Amino acid sequence: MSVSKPSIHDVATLANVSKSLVSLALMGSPKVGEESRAKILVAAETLGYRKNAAARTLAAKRSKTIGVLVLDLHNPVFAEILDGVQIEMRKNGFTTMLVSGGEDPVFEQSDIETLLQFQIEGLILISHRLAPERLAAIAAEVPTVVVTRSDIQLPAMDTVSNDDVAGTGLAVDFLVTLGHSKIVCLSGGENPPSNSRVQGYLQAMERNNLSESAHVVPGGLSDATGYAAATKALKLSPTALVVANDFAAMGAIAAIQEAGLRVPEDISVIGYDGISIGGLKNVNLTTVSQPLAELGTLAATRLVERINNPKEPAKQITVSAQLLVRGTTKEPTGATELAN
Amino acid sequence: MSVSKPSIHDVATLANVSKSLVSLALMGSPKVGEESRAKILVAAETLGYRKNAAARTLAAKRSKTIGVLVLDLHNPVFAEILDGVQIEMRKNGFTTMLVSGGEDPVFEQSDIETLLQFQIEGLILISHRLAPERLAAIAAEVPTVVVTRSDIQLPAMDTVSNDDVAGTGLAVDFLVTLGHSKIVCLSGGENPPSNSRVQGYLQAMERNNLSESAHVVPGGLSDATGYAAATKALKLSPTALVVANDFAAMGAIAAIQEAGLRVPEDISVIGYDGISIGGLKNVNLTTVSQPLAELGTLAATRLVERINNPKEPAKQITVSAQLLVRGTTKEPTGATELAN
DNA sequence: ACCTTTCGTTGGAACGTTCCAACAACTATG
DNA sequence: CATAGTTGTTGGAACGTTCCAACGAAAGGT
Repeated sequence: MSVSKPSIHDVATLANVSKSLVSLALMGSPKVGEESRAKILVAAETLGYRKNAAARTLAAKRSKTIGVLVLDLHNPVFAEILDGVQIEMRKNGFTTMLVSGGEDPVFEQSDIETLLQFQIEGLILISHRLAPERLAAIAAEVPTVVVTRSDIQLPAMDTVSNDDVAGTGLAVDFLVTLGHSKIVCLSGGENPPSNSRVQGYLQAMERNNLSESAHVVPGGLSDATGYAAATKALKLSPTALVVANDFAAMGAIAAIQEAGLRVPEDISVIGYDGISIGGLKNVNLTTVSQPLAELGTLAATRLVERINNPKEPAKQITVSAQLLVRGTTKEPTGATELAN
Repeated sequence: MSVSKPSIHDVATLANVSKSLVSLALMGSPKVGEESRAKILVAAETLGYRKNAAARTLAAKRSKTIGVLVLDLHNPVFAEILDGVQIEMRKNGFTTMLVSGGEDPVFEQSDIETLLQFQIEGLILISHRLAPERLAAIAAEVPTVVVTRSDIQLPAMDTVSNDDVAGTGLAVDFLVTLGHSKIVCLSGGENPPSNSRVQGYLQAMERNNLSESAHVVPGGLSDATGYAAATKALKLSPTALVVANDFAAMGAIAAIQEAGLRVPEDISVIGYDGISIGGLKNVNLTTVSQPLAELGTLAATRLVERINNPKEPAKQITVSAQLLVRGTTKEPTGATELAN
């Protein structure tokens, strides 16, 4: 008869009960009698009834939905973090709305605006390019967890990240153990996580009494910028490169090979992140690997806690990164002779 | 005074107009007088008013939102198609809700269920693993466009895809031109797009009078399955491999190199899709490249058309793939001597 | 001076839920 | 036998919008 979708009311009349009882039954309330529950379920099924989330959100004054912004869907790092988030959110009965601003702060801002219009109860930012004051405004409106960045800390905002300084230190220490001393760092450009990684490099070099041979070559987070930075770095004739992330490291390796040198025989290369492509047999990249899915899971559980208990103070969670030794690192040529 | 968010009503009282006029003004109606419009905008701004999408959807009986399901967020192919979709949808004033079932039909089904609860006006499936009857049920409820698969055709469902048969033919023809004849195909497993690519291989081999030397080795769409398939294929001592997709091709190259052979000097390799990692200088994969962003744009424009004009019949749109010759293909050793 | 049109504005119904106070029909308690 | 719970059910208000019919005021036509 009616052309439009069946409502809870239609189900009620078919099952000969009130709409209130239908609502109760569909929400799984234990107060509903067995008989009525069965009738209602059958009626809903035969009508092909489906809940209207908009009406639900409006009436219940909560959406059971959280928003996730990812920096860039092309970089697999974020997909892997997202996996953790999704799994945890499903478990907790939340719907996840996913958006990506593609590294553009303007799009990021408007995407978040859209999420807020949908009455999201919490927000996870898997990295971002937002200005600190914008971020503060957002965190003031909705419980927010930032993954992968720990530079901005606000009382109302949690962060979940690895220790970039320590992680890069791992890479440097390992290279030193192998016998390297001419270790050059390719930076990831002017953004907070990259700056921390450079810091970690500098501190580790100092700790190993290699401050005088420390060199940072400005680069970026993409394959192309890694390639360019490595080309410059080769003039310093390093025996090892510590690169801002895995993507850039792959670019760096291309530059080394094009210059007629071999990896790792002539130059060792270490990346950062531990993306799965790095494990491909013909890439086989040594890297500082973050527990990506775990970062996502932690962020999600943290957000759910904050949603359920808003007065709880924010936390700064740090996970530790691990050195994943694969095929792009080796003792420098002649290292055994030089070793004391 | 009130703790909760400001509503349209609060804006109305502050601006001394009716809530109806506020609604009109915020929707950009031309019927609103200049003076009132200014007052309303100011009031909304000072209150920090934000539209409630749930209420809007409920009252307007349309959500201005579409849903997108992607097969797998880890595979960059899908991110690149998604770019095209997002751009086009933003242009048309639609919000995009993104979900991914991670290649699991059960998750896919429940994710789509969630999207439908949010009253989406249309659905784009960037590949999927749904059973035909489930797909039919979905397409009957909401305008649906399937990208990347053209095997299932329904009167109410559009498809946007490349011609896998022709695309793979391009690869084979090119290899034949170079002088190859021992060309082996690594399949992508038992799914419709992969089957079409195998078809394309077989037809092209026949067309080039090479039917007797045609061999299909069963494989998959991941690096690991590509590696395994290539290992088996090497026993056939091929001079060229046509692989189901770029990921698997990267695995195949690893297998070839591990066997002590060189790419392309000993064996040429061609992938499929044209993902951006394939362009990395140290991968440099020859591939059959699909216009990925364009696939997304086409799907989006098509969906908007269908939403605005539901009685319009469904279309099957095909775009053509292009051979992208990079560094993993070369004449077989001795080809010049053998040429007629 | 009167009727008609246009312009800007308004109150109220509707959208499909959830939530609450109320209630009838039993069951247990003293 | 009356009172107090308990169990299952109900109607109606509320949520924040959009949309519609209606309206007063100003402007135009005769």
